[in-house]
Amino acid sequence: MPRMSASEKQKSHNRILDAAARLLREKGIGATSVSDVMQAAGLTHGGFYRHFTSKDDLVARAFSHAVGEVVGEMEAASPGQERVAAREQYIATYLSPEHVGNTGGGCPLAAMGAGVSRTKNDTKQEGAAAADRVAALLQRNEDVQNGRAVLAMLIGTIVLARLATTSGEARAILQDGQTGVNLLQEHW
Amino acid sequence: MPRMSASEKQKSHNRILDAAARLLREKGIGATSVSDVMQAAGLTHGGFYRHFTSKDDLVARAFSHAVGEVVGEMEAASPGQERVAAREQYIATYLSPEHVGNTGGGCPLAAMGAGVSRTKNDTKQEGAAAADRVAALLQRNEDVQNGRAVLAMLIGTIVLARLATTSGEARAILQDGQTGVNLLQEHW
DNA sequence: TGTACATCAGTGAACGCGCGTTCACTGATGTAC
DNA sequence: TGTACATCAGTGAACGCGCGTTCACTGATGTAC
Repeated sequence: MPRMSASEKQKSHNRILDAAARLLREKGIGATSVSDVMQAAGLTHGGFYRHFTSKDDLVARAFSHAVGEVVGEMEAASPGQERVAAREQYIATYLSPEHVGNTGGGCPLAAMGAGVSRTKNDTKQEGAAAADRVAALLQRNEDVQNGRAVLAMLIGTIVLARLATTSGEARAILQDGQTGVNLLQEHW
Repeated sequence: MPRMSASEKQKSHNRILDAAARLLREKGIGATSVSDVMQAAGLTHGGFYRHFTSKDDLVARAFSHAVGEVVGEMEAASPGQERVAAREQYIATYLSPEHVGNTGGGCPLAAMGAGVSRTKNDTKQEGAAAADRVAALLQRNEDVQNGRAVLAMLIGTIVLARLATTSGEARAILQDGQTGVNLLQEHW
């Protein structure tokens, strides 16, 4: 059956990244094995090292991949009114019960931010870059500081909502987060 | 050498919990082994099961232990002016560069909140209870919702600050968090 | 208070297991002429 | 365009290793009389 063409390899590469981005957020770095990821990508574990030099390498690239996925379409919005609307939409989606339940497809910073901050420097830098990127999208009046404060509010709210044991509690926490974000935008 | 007296066992138990609370926050759940914890407590791994039924059991109890450690002294403050001062002090300490560097001794929710939300229900409930406990301490005018929003802000800010690659960036993020918290307290 | 005995905290070897990583192999792909 | 050959994506067995957990053992502790 081997060998696959270059374009097939690219497809495999993307499937591995998609699977890793989902599993790492869902189960965490330590609980996600290389075999898990390769199986989810429809491959066997042996081929992994044709794509990545190590599991650490995969974690860094899958994290970036997840960030790109999540903010990509919003980043495409042009400046002005459209961007404001996109930002409000992003925040509303972020603070939704669906996001709380969808760990594997949600914000990488909320799901594995603490985990990434424990990794070696090159992976950690990806995390810092991701945070800057999202904060830039959230800022009002070109004020990065406001963007960072809003992002902190969003991340903390999702972390807390995911700890809630009932969906009612989770919804209450999301509501408090939304109130907080509104305040940060109106009174900054 | 064995057997130790009942009071010696209690001391061992506390040393294990202290070590686990520190290591779990510092290295994460997956990267902390039972042997690591026992060694840090000055014991060998074999005795572990005289104290806990499993590693999961340890994680749940060490998490509660860490929460108690961190909020205990503040909770002791009586209502009124003293409590307000204690709260402001708690927030200032929380949003300090020392807290960013001291993962092992810092807020358990910021260090392992996302990790705890992935564990089975009984451990997760400890997390929810911890969040309620801290939120109650942070609230203004008996408003739990405000307390939850402030807590979300604190957690998100520390997660972001720990991703920063320079201490200058970290300090800027902490400052933005402090500004945000002030806003949440003044305009809620 | 002293004696005989059951308990059990802590030790260190051992268990099965899954991890990250390596490797010999296959055969379609890509390339040189 | 056709042929000969090097490349390399993917497979599946194998590697050493550390994990969580179990267990036989030791001997001081706690208890019954």
